[in-house]
Amino acid sequence: MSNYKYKALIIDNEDKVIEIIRDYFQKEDFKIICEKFGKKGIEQIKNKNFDLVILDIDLPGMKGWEVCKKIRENSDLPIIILSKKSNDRDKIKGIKLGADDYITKPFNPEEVLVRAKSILKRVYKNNYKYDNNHIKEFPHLIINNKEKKVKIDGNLIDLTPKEFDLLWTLSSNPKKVFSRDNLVKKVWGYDYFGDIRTVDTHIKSLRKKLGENAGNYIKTVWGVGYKFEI
Amino acid sequence: MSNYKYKALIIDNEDKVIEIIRDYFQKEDFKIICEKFGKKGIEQIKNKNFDLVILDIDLPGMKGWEVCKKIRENSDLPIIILSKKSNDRDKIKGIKLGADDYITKPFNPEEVLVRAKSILKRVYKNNYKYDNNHIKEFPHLIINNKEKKVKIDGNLIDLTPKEFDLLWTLSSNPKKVFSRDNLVKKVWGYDYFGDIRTVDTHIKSLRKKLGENAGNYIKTVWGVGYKFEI
DNA sequence: AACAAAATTAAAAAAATTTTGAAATTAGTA
DNA sequence: TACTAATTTCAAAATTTTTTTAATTTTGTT
Repeated sequence: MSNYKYKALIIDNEDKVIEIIRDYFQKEDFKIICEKFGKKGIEQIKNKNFDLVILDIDLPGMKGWEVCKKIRENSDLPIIILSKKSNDRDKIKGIKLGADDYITKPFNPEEVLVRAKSILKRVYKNNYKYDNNHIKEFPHLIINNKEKKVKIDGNLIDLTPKEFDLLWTLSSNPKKVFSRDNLVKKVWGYDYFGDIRTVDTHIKSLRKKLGENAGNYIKTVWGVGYKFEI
Repeated sequence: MSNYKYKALIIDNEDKVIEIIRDYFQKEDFKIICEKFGKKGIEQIKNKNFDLVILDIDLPGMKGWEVCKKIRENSDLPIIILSKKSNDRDKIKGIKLGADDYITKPFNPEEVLVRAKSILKRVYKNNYKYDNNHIKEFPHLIINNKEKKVKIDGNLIDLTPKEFDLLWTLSSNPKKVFSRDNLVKKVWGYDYFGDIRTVDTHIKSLRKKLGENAGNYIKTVWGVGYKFEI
C-alpha cells in the first residue's frame, strides 16, 4: 500500500539540492525520485505516474528548457523550474514552454514546498490523480491519448471511443486487475445503469482489433475481471 | 527626418521609474513615450508605431498581464516586463502571454538598456521580417494569419472569419484532437453560450472550401472532436 | 459432470455526425 | 438610414457509427 500523497521527480545535478528537497518533501508525504540528467528524467516520466517535476534549468548535457519542452510534448505534468539568478534567458524559455513556476537558487526549501503544494492544489483540485501523460509506450504498443491513436508495431489501429478508453484505463495500471464494476465506473462514469456485461463485448472487440497477440495485452482474470499486461 | 533609432513606450505608474528609464534611453537615441495606465498604453500602441514596450506588471487598474494579452492580440511588439520581486505569479502570466523578457524592481537602469538593445537586435535583425508566427506552411497549404489568407497549391481560398479561426486553431497543433468545447473556447471565446453543434456547420463549410481533399486536412475523431492532420 | 463465468454472435437501439435549408444576425454600401 | 450581401446560427432529416442487449456457445473450476 502506498503511504504517500504525491510523487515528485527532481531533475538536478547538485547532490546538495536533491538532498535538501528530498528531506523537506519526505516529511510531508511526498515520494521523491531523483535524476541527475535530463534524458533520464524524461525516461522516468514516460513510464511512471508523477504528480510534479522539479527541474533545474542549468543542467549539464541536455538543456533544462529542452527537458521542459520534451515533457510538454507528452504531458501536462506540473513543472517547477529551479534556476540560478543569472540565467534568465533559459528561465523564460522554460516558462514559455509551459513550466508552471520557477524558484531562484539558492532557495529556501520551505518555499519550494509551499509553492509545490500550491500548484498541486490548483492542478488537482477536482480530480485527485488524473493522467498527466498523453502517451503510453509499451513494447510493440503505443497509446496516444492526445491524438487518440493506437499503434501496434507502427501500424495504426482504429478504435471506437469506448474501446480506446477501456485500453487507456487498463494500461494506466499494468498488471492491476480491474473488476467490471471498476471499469464501468472509470470508462462509463458513475451514472451508468446498463448491463455490466457490456464490458465483455467491448473487451472482445478491443482484443479483435489488437490482433493475434491481444491475449498478451488484455488478460482475463477468472471470476474477477481484466488486466493489462505485456 | 527622425533623429532616433527606436521608439519605446513605457507603461508604469511610478514617476521615478519613468524618469530614470527616460534618462538612460534618450542618451542612446531612443524616443520615449510614457503612460501611467494600461488602457492608455494600449491606445498609444494602436495608433503609433513602437519598437518596444516596457511594461510594469503591477499596474493600478488594468492588470499588467491583461495589457500584455491585449498587445499580443494584435502585434508581436517586443515587451519587457518590470515587476516587484514578490509578484512572480503575474510575471509568469506575462511571459506566458508573450512577453520577451522581464526585469525585477528595483533595477539597474543600465541593465534595462542592455536587455532592450539585445531584444531589438534579435527581433529586428532581418529588417522587420519577424512575422513568422503568423504564417503556417504545410504541403499544398499555406495559412497566413496576418492577411487572413489561405492558399491551396497557390490558389487563394476565401474563408469567413470563423472558418479561418477554426482552421488556424486546428492547424496550430496538428494531430491533436480538439473537442468541440475546446474549439468553441478558442474560436468563440469563453463567454459563448450558443449551441456547440454550430462548430459542425463551420467545419462542414470549411471542408467544402478546402476542396476534395479536405478530409486530408480536417479529420473527424468519433465521439471526441476534430483534428488537423496532413 | 455440473455449475458458473466468459466468449461469441448477430440484431436492435442509441448516439454522433453530416447534410440541408432557412432564420437571424452582422457588415458593407449607397 | 435603409437596403443588400455575407456570415453565422439554429433545427431537423438523413446517414453513419457505436453501443447495448440478449441468446448461444465455449471455457474453466470444483
